[in-house]
Amino acid sequence: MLDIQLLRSNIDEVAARLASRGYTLDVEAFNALEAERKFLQTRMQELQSKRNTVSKQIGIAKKNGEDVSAIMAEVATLGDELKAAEDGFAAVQKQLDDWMMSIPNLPHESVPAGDDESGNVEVRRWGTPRSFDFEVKDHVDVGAPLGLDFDTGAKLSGARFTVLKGDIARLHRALAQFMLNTHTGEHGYEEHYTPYIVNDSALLGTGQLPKFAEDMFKVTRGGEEGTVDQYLISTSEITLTNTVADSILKLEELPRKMTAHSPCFRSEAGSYGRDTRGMIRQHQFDKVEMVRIEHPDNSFAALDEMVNHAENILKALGLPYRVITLCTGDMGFGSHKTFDLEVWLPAQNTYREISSCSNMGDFQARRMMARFKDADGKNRYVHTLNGSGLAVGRTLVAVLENYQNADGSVTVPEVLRPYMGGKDKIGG
RNA sequence: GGAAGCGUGGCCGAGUGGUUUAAGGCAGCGGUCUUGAAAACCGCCGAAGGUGCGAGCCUUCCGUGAGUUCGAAUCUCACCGCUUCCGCCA
Repeated sequence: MLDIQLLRSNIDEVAARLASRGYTLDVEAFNALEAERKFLQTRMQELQSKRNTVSKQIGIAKKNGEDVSAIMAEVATLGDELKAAEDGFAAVQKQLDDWMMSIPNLPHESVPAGDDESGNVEVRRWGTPRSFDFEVKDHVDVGAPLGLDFDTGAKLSGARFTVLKGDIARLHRALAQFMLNTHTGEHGYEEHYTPYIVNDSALLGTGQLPKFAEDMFKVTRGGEEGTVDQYLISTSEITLTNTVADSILKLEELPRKMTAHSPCFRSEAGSYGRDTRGMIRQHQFDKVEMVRIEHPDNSFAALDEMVNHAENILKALGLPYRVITLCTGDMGFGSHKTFDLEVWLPAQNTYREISSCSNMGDFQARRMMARFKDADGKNRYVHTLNGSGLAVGRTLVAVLENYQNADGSVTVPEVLRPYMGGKDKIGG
């Protein structure tokens, strides 16, 4: 959520910066609604003040044994008036709140301008794509004989669900274990295990709601809707970041660095035709997530550091990749600045997204009331960051494709061998 | 699933319709004292919002939401959460 003070004082500048990411802010309508809010709030508060004063007088008079019928008659209609004023204000305030919750974050000034992914800027590359002296297969063909089973996944749950068996299931687990161990052991993140079902309030906090409900899986208990809406998490960014919701951290509690391995559930509404083959785009996939709660002065340094942490995983696995800066038009709803990591997939002869690392600034903190007490004793919003480190399913895809051999086997990257019972290859 | 109890500031805890502007304590911050520290004493010490150049003034918040009342932490209803006992269960 943006700072409403900023909209009151600098709305034209805000509108211009939002336009750069493709969001049109109706300045006139906002100003009109805000003026109405101001009028209604002032009137309501005057009436509340009057009620308080008069009620206090009645209390004193009664205590002194005086006759209060005159005062009582005077305020006979005050209750109804006040109720109407409060209802009127609440309705306008809700409109304003709903609007504020649906406005995306402002891009940082260093974010390149652009309408879509063609405006993204490559920052650096690492590794050299391997040259093959045989015909390269994609991960579907490499994986099928090794236990990558799309048919059974579809039988159980429909399209975009996959069953892993045998060594390939173990390789998938090995990847997650390696990532988690690296982030906890070498990068200083605290391991978390968190719920996979969350209340709508958590999703409002991180920004999946109210705008993106169609991307989520909603769940019911015993087939009945509860009093609060609940959803499967689409990323553990949701649970990790919301751990600091409604709290005021001490200065020395910053930064807080958290990581978790979790499944992620996404409806993939609006991407029906895309990536239908293979396990690039699934309704359920595993991800090791990094989340950082930072002092505002440190959040960009933290972003660079977190990108490096994600890169370290790819380097350790020997997977070629590149880092790109997302342009204004390609960034996510709540992002202030985002770097994507794209891994080399030889069968597609291109780089594909495997991690996304974002500095959300105070956007999520304001929505979830996550603050810290600064050196002057003032409460300020923290900055929140999140990044994949990495998407496990896509990392498995990358390993299968990049490490495939002519005989149909797949070499196990060295760092994973301890997790594979010492095996140096699977299949073949 | 059955039964009972409990939700008050960072923490503990008083408060069962009327100057509550939420007592008191702990923690924290500032000061006095001290060579320094501790102890003691004095003072400060919740959050959100509105309005104003500003000192300030005003409003809201006692799990959440409705309701009763001139007036609600206090009364009513619903919901959420926690604790204990019984049953069931990985």
